[in-house]
Amino acid sequence: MTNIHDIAKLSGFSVSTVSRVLNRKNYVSDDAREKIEAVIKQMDYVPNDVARDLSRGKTYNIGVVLPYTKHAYFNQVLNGIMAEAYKQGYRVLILLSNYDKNKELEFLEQLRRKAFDALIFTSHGLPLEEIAKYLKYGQIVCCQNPNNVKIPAAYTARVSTYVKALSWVKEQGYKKIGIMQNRDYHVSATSEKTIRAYKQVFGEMPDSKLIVNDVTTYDNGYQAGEYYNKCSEKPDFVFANSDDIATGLRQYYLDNQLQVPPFMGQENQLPSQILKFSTIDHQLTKVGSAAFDVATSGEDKIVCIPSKFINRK
Amino acid sequence: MTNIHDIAKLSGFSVSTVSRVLNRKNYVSDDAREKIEAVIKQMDYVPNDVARDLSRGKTYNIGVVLPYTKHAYFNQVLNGIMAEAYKQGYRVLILLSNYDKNKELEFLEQLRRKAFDALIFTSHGLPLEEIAKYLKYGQIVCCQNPNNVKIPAAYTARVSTYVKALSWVKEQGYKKIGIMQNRDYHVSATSEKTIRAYKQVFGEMPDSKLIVNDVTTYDNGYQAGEYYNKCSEKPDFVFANSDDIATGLRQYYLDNQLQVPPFMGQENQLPSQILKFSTIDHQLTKVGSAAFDVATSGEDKIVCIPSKFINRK
DNA sequence: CTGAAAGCGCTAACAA
DNA sequence: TTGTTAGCGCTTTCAG
Repeated sequence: MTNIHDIAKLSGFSVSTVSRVLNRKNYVSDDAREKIEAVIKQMDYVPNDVARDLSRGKTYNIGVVLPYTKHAYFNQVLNGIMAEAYKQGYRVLILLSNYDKNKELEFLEQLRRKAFDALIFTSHGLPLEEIAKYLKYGQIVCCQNPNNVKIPAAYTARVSTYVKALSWVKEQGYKKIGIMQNRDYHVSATSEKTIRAYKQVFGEMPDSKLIVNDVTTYDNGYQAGEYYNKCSEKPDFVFANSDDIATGLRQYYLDNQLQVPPFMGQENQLPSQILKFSTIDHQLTKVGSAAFDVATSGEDKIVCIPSKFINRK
Repeated sequence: MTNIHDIAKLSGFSVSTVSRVLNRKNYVSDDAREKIEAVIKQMDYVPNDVARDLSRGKTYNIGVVLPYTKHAYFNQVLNGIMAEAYKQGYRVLILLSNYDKNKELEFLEQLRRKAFDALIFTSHGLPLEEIAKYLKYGQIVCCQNPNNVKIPAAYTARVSTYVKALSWVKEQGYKKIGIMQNRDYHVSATSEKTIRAYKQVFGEMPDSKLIVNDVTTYDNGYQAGEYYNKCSEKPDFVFANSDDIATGLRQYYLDNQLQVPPFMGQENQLPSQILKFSTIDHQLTKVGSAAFDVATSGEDKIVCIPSKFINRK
């Protein structure tokens, strides 16, 4: 393997001059540049990224923690992150957590060991306080409102939009609202916000029989439909946690020749556009790119992206 | 930032002894180990991964090239890769290509610069021959049958299963087979195999009006339904390229109170299980983990994973 | 069982 | 404009 020293020797210049032409930095005479470039080409030489990283103390790698790859939420945030990363010349490492706290800790340790320059938690099982402890080792960004925990964040303003959406639901006269969530509201900040908005609008907690947890995919939505149909308490409206999921729900009723209850989705994906049902656009791609920006800025910023209730009825 | 030298100095041992306790390698006296571990703990020290990588000439990073993140195919292969990577202590870098040849070349260059130990192409725009040229710089694995190109691969045996599936379709008496594909068969090896199997079974090329390209999502499937419905030539059976996509297709007909044509899917996802339609299980998760194994083995292996036609009618 | 020293390959401050 | 040299932080051979 040929290295920068070989190029220096063969071209008759020093390593620093070679480094300069490699990085197009500082002055190098045309003569030197030409000769060095000739040798580089002849030897088919490229610099070693790892050595460069070590020397600069920077890897241009960003770690992204995802619980899983299938839910629309993560897909969209990830796409936002990746688009921005590509623009800025960074690489993205996917770190699958499954909400496993030990894995999350492992990723934090890797940040500490400088395996990447920053870490973005699209969601997390570990308490934010625990995560924040690692801030002294490197930049960390979370994708939710950190409230009183001091940690950089990029997130979407959920509650106010949930309130708007649920107020509309209430105005329509619906009373028994089925709620589908990713995780139980005791552990999920997003679910907690949903419940909070519900309480604010309806003045009471939702009926626990009408809350379905662990719903993340189209198929889960379908299964939720089955659950509701067999449930003693039937919803007169369903507040789904994504358009895909809402579509799965709807499908269950259709497949069984049942009346589909009115419902709304989230994420403003194609299904709600095609089928024309109401939804919430959380602007997750923007959240992703904002999270990335915060990550590379290294600053202790908090960015809130407004979301929109899209009323299609 | 404290480093291995600091630990050596503070503990009174040499860096090599410290390195030994860090790596639990070779003999270290209990006394030395205890003292060194005490200092490590006290100083809150962890080794630097980049330095370690440089020294060892290995990063434990694997690059995975994906055209995009939404199609089921990539999701499944990726999950297989990640599961195996996690087991073996590797990290996964996502490299989005969009089938852009320049980006793919860029990724190959990064391999050459040792940014990762190996590169897996789940699919590619560049000709395989071009990709194979980079094998001298590092391990590369592709996820299709490389035929006469000499390059490591892990892929699913498609043609024989396509033939089985299409033969069954033919036996049922269907004649106008709608075919949905990811990309045109002139550029996609997978689509080409579909067409080849079709020719083998039906003895002629499929009607080009019945082939829809650029179908990768549920929504595209829905749109394809619209296309077929407005097409002068209507399919009496549709061979979809995933279960999700088939479901989108079906949905179009249902939403418009039209008779859903018989169809089959691919990937054996939940929709085909729930709705009980035929499908093909390409065992993509296995392809992913096999691809990963080939990547880390460094050998010029070719692994073919058998796929299965699942007849549910 | 331990240590010295030579890498790994590149960057950048400083001197010339 | 170019070169010298001291890092970046760790691994590993070879001697002892």
